[in-house]
Amino acid sequence: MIGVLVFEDNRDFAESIKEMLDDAPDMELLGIFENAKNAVKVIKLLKPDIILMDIDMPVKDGLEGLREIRTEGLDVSVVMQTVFEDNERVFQAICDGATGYILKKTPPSKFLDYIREAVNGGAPMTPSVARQVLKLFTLPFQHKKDLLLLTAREQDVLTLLVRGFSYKMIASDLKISLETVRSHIKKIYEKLHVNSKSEAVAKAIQNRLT
Amino acid sequence: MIGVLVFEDNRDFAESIKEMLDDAPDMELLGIFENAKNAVKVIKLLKPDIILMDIDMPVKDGLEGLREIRTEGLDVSVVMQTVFEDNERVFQAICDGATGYILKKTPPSKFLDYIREAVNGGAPMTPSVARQVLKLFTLPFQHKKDLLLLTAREQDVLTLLVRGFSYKMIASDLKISLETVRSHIKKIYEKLHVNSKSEAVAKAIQNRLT
DNA sequence: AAGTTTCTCCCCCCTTTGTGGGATTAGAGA
DNA sequence: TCTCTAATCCCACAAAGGGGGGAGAAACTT
Repeated sequence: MIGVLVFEDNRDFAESIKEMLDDAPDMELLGIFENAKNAVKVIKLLKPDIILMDIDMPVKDGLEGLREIRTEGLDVSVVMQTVFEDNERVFQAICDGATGYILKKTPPSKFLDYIREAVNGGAPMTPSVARQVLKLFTLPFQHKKDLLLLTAREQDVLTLLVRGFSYKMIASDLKISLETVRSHIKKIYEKLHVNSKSEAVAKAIQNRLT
Repeated sequence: MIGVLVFEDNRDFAESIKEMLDDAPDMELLGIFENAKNAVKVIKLLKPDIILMDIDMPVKDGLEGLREIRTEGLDVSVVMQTVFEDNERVFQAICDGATGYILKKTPPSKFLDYIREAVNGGAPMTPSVARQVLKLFTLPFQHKKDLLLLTAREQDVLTLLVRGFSYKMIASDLKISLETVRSHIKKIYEKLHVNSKSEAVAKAIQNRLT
């Protein structure tokens, strides 16, 4: 039996969730709350297997609720729900450890599947949301060209820079002289269009050059 | 009509894909190849709407194929297929711009849905893969505590450090003296357990402290 | 064979950064 | 009220970094 806890301020929507869960023999609705205010306490009390969390709620919204749940160290599955699929909130929810992210326009037929999926260790997402998520990852290929410009040795050096090595440490690690390190770094700066170690590190990490 | 191009070395699997596509009235199989060797040429010739790309193939595997496709600037949908769901390759595929990522154990009933989803701008993923993807995002919450330790002003300074500002630039940007900047940075280094600008920048970016 | 790139090393000069102390003021909390 | 913290500023010294130049050997292109 899957224990489901719901945070949803819209009465109609809450009602339809309730009906769906009532019709599912393997699910039990543990409660519905209209905002995330006492989410942590309620969760500790009712120990749900999964939480459906609306993002748009008055007083305390779903993102705040999620953040508190994770800050408390609770590792319950939390599937976010919203009518919008704006990048910013998807990103935020995912960074805060959402288990899944589904849009409210999800057809009821798939709704229960998503819940079961989440409970079984999956990460249900509406396809359009999934696409957004992937976009967050995919870097413009143009930037990767920067990396291609670097010679093998330069890449070695950059990698160590990113790890926080000093020139001296790099020299001894690569068994080359300090001056050689300096030469490589000069070239790297030219190619990445930066002029300090921290800029190079920032660019390398942000463009996953390493 | 959806034009589908398949790269798959396993004869049996290729055959079953062929049968599925033949049975689908809205899909047309444009061809099956046993490795990604001439992928770019073939794609330019046949102009498929979607590509099913096996990852594990001899001679030239799917990840290499995908990379070449993106390097060429082709923005066709490419759905990766594999029996394994190991983190490394999922990550690689996504970074290289895969449209979706499905496991071969996907039931045939869902298979066609996934293809249609991809063509319609979605990003089909087997739930377990989706979970992996989310994990790549979710940072250990412990690290976020580092940020909480920083005072508002320290965060200001860190943000500018990440943008590649020098001490002087930070000072003039925040309209405080160079010495104050130095003080803040000392504290930041203490709290982040680092002792150079580039380490601080690396840590800030990697833990999304900004 | 001649040219180009890569990797290696060297010099000088100056700026920036890191670290060790301080000190003062304003505000928050006990 | 007293204490603590955050935020501001100061000094001095040493270490690290950045920019300019040059140069030789090896490998790879043409």
